[in-house]
Amino acid sequence: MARVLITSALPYINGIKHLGNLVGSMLPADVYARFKRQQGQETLFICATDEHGTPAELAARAAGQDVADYCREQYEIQKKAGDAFGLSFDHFGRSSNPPNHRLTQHFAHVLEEKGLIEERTDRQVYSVDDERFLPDRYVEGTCPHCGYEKARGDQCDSCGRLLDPVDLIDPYSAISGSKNVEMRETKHLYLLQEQMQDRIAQWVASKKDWPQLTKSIAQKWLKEGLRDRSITRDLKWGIPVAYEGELRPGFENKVFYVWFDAPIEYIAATEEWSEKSGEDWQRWWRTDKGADDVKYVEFMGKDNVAFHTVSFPATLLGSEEPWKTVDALKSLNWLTWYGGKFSTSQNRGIFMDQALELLPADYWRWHLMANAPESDDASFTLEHFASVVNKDLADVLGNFVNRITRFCKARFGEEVPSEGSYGEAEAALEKELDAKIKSYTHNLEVMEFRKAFVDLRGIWVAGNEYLQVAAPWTAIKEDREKAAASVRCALNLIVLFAALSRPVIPFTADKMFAIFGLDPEEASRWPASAGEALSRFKGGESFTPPDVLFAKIEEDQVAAWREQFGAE
RNA sequence: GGCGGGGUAGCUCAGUUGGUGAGAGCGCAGGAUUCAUAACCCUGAGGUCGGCGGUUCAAAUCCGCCCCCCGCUACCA
Repeated sequence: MARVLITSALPYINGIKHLGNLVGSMLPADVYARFKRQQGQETLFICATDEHGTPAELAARAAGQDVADYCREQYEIQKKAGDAFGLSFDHFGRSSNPPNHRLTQHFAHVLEEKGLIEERTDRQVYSVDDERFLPDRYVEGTCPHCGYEKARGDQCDSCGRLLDPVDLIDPYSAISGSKNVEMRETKHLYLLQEQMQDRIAQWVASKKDWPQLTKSIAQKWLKEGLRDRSITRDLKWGIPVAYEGELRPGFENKVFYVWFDAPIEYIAATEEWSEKSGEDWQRWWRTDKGADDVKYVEFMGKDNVAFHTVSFPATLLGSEEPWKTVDALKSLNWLTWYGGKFSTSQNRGIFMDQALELLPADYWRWHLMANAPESDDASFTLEHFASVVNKDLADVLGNFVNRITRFCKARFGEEVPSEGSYGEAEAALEKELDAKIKSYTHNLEVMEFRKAFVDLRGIWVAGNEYLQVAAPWTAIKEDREKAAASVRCALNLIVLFAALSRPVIPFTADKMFAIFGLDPEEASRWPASAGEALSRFKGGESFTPPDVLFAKIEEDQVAAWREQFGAE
């Protein structure tokens, strides 16, 4: 079976991520990685922080910190939050680590050897007081079209027109407010993507099974024609323009553009992983070193698609070296907070660390994945969240586990009953489960997460329906053996549910295995058939009824959170 | 402005190679049940499928025009 390489878009270093960022790439990638591992497929799941660029420098300055220190702290915060959410990265790296420096410089060098890089001189806004060049977004001024006084250099938020910084009347630095700005010449390296148009177009055309959203974004860029792109910036924090330690003359105060080095970190993070684990990273990334056998799946938000379908492939293909390129690609839309944007500065929305202070990770994981923004932007509301958690997790799944373990304990003791044998009801259940598991597995395989979790919920419901039909609490009055068989069947269902649910609610799944003292790694192997799963326990196995798996969310909690997190 | 995505029950969403009475979950109403977290299970009510026009025996689905929401537009990442 092919090996699977999974990457999640790299979260930017600047601050803890919100629920929208989480469900936009890291969480669906985790669910898929867990699913693949449970299927027994050799899986490598890689992520990292994306640490370079202007926002990191400015945030560090605002915090009164050295950039490197700031990034180190932020990295630890993000890593901790990811761990707490159960994100099962094989490695969570940093784009500022040495392997990415080496590799980025390697790519720039090879691309230049292939004649795909040249120096060009740009004119750009320079802020004398800030002592830095300003990206278009960091220049503000009066819009020449509508007179709005806080138009940005790239676009006017008032009239929506696209602008060039030189168009602005009375421009000033958005960083300091200083009007002491001027145009200055600056030299940069350009990646000659125009020359690669055909190669990229051909490569994109060969990707038959990309989702519609992905394909249309890639094709749009190609249709407009690829443009040569500057891959360096006038910044201090980043990967210096140097090859084998030699700074490039004229580029002493420049670094590579964050979007050039960030995707390279997918590879470099794998190298970091190999340093840690002693494994060979090249067999995952070099088709001449075994990576032909790899299926590479990328997860990202829709804003990232062009960079992953065009820019990063241009780097890889342009090198003419045998690098592995993406096979399947899952892009998600945005999760909004009550229809608007999540915002740190305006205290709108819930961030990863805050979420876990309110409730355990699985509550969030389930709701986010079952309502993932796949076809369109989706709105997160606390009311919807509470309703989904209470109904799906507490009433359907949690209650199922609770009712049957308590019933068994009361009537048969803390041991799986061995009497009786399965009959018609169990045969019907098995048949129904086989069909549902097949559909669920397929939907996970093709990464249709909303559909997959409709299936999973349906599987849980089938458990409750079965109990309703089997009604051991009635049967036991006249036919103890029949009651025993159905209790045994229901207890087996708990283990089956745990295995199937583990990709999305891993913490709870492991609690469910723990009821029976099962080893999660063994017990969570993807079930071959419902029949096999239902015959795991023959009787005599001891168990411990668990505490309630999911507490319900109360209305007054929702009200308090609305207040706290700026719901509208 | 250009491009892309979306507009289907009160809410969140499925549903297009055009075709049996337009679906699910939540919410709501009724019923059944008592093992269970006032939970589970069954039944039901509820929709001019954004608007107008067209093609067709037949349109949520195809075509045209229009309205609304979101995103991207290559120096934010």
